[in-house]
Amino acid sequence: MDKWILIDGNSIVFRAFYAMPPLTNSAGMHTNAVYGFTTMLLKLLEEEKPTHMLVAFDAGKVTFRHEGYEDYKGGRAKTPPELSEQFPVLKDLIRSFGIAQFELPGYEADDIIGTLTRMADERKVETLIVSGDKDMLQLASDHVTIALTRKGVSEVERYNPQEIMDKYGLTPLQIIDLKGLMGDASDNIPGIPGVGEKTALKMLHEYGSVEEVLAHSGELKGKMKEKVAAHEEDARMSKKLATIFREVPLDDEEGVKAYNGYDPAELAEAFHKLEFRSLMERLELPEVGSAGSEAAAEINHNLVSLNDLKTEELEGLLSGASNVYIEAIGDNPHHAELLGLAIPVEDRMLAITAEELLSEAGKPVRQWLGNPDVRKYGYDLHKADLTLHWRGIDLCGTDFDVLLAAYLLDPTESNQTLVYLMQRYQLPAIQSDEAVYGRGAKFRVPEHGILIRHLAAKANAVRELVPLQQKALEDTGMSKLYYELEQPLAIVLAGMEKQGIQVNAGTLEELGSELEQGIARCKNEIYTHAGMEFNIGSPKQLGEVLFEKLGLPAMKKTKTGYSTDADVLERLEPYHGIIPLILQYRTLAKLQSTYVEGLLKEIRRNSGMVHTYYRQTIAATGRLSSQFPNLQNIPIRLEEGRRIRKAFVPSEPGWTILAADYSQIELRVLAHISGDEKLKEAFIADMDIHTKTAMDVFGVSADEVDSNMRRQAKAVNFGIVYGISDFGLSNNLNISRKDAGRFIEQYFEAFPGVRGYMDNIVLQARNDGYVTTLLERRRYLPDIKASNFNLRSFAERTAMNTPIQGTAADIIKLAMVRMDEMLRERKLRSRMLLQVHDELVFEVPGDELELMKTLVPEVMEGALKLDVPLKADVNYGVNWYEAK
DNA sequence: TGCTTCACG
DNA sequence: ACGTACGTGAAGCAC
Repeated sequence: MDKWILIDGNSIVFRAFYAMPPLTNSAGMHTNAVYGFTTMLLKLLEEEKPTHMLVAFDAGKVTFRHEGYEDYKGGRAKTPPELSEQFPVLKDLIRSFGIAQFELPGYEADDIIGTLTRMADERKVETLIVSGDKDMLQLASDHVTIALTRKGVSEVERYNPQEIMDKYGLTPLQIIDLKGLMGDASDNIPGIPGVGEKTALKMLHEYGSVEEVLAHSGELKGKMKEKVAAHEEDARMSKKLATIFREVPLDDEEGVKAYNGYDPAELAEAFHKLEFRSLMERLELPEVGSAGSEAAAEINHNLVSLNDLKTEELEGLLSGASNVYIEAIGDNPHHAELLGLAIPVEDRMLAITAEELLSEAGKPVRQWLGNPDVRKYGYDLHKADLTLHWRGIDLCGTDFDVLLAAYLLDPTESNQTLVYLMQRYQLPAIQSDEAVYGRGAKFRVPEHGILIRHLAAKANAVRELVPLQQKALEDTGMSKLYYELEQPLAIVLAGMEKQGIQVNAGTLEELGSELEQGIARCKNEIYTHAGMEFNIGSPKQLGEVLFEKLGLPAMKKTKTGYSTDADVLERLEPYHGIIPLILQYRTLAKLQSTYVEGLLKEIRRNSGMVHTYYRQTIAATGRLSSQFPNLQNIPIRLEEGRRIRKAFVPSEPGWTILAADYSQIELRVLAHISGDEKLKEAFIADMDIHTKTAMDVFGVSADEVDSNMRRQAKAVNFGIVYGISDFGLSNNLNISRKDAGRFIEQYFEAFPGVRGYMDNIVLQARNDGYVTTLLERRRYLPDIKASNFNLRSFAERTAMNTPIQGTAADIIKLAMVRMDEMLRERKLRSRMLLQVHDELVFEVPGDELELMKTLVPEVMEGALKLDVPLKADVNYGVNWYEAK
């Protein structure tokens, strides 16, 4: 038994286009109508198992219907280009399915189908017509069923003559009369004005046809009578236009063709181009192309934009979203340009520009970003948060950040781009930012489609990387570190950065003019000593003056010439009066350029605030770094520079700057992780650790330790923390390598547990290939087995230093997260502003000062329980300088 | 852009 | 024999 299926191509394509959300492939081609059409086709093939199939299309704009009525289909909106571009694609796809298609100039799809169903009736072949057009019902017969699309495209309602009778009380042919009376706005068929479906049905039930209605118009009541009389001709013409022409001249071989199934390879190729990945899976089609090839690199998603979606559709889409990529261009997130964002949801990808995000239509997306209950996965959301903040958009609910995770998984890897991460996890490559945007002066935001696709590719990368990294964190024992420390900290940091710290420009300017005078004086005196003018800031020119013109002994060389660093100059001091002037000049010039001028440039003119950016993914040990400006290297050691700190003031009148710093945190950490009893005792007794070290290294009593001995012991302690070598210590203390070696030996005899730790940690690094902090932060040391002495030695010192510096970093990070919680819980107005590795800076209102003086050190000291107590000292004042 | 120098912990 | 202290960022110079 044959079974024919005849599809009204144009009708179904239009239905599909308006029923489906707007999708595009990664080349920017719209595919939604094709997709909808395809799902309908697949359903038909599966459920109906046709022996013959044909898709009919309208051909050309002018049909025979226009001959009698020029305005046929007039006033119809032009087919949107997003749809018309899909016709050739669809026709190709139908070919790939192995399904016949037909169109004939001058005729519409209905007429072709009408003609074919006439043939089907004659041959008594069971036939199904698929269309969205109710006109088709006129073709129903004992052998012909009409499937009309309902909601969407794949849901249909079937009509045979009986069902048409049940629903309308009409025979199939009376459907033509129905339209003759009603007309059809979409085809510009007039019908009788004022006659809708209800009236038309009533009339037809009464009189049976247009002709009979017109003949009995006199029996109608009131206005209807007039209208029918006035539009007799319209009604007749309308009926004619609505009648499907069933005598299209078709050759026999143009009839319905047998359907023999599709070639999987051919269909796979077509689906691949369209990026219908889910359909490929559904049909279990073969993969196209090989992994790693260009084909595999294509992104399988269907792009959606805002104006393609109704608000409810957008909200529905977002309700299932968790991944996001937000593009912010520029190194400084406080000034970065927001380009756009992409949010993948299942097989769709919402990708929008910053402009769209900020528009009215972007509101649901902004709400989604700001909803703390929606867990979000992204890439560098800390930066995104700041960039969005300055555009008035909140970003909340950050739960996983690919960049932050990549940092924990390998903190020494400087390349943490998505491009690199995709490669590292052997996922399909994505385009580099440089390829899309250009670099430096060549930077350009590309045209919309290219930008959107790049954002989409990155959002897709995020989605693919998240589960892999989550597993990797689990496997390396860093999940807790991630979720309980680093991720919460990122949010705390962003808060501190948004808050900023008040910097008094006037104070800096005053200091600047003082410095200027000092610099001018130095300059003149230096020129006098040198007997010539030159650029003191040029190490090359300075080297020539000192070592050639003045004939001073060159102590060190750099790659490019003489070294003129402070270490060299200090040793040259006895030889020439120019040296202290150069040192002084350097100090003043540094203060002027970096701290006065540099800082002034960073003060926001309207608010007087400075907003630094803490980078959480830079330092290999787990420390933070600070940029734009760096507020972790504001001078303190020399009084001249320390005065810079006077410019750092509270942002509210009557408030106080409060600074708390850990005392000897790294040596306390060393005491804990080495387990050295003597070192632990020293801290438990809260001794001055450098004096204690001097006593043990020099074998003297406390009151015999002079300032020089303490200074040297302090250097030894530093050396221990850094991973000591006799060379390093000898250099630092300006003593012989032998003497330095003796100090070290003495130290290890006094603190044998420390020696044990140092030996052990190096062995451990050699065994595992990495070292860890107390919180399981990891740092890989591939050079630990290097044959190159330098590389190996460096790795060994790093093995000794990283657990110490890194654990100290863990501790203050814990304290920051706890402190942030504490301020919220207690609803305090005090604000945490800065972190400087072992120090936290707050601004505190007067009525909270007493509380904060005890609360801050309590939280800091209680951040992590060690075998030795942690100690934090608190100071406060009207500015950062006074908080000493 | 790389190098040197120097500010901090 | 080798030959650096550990971790950062910013500025200015020279190429």
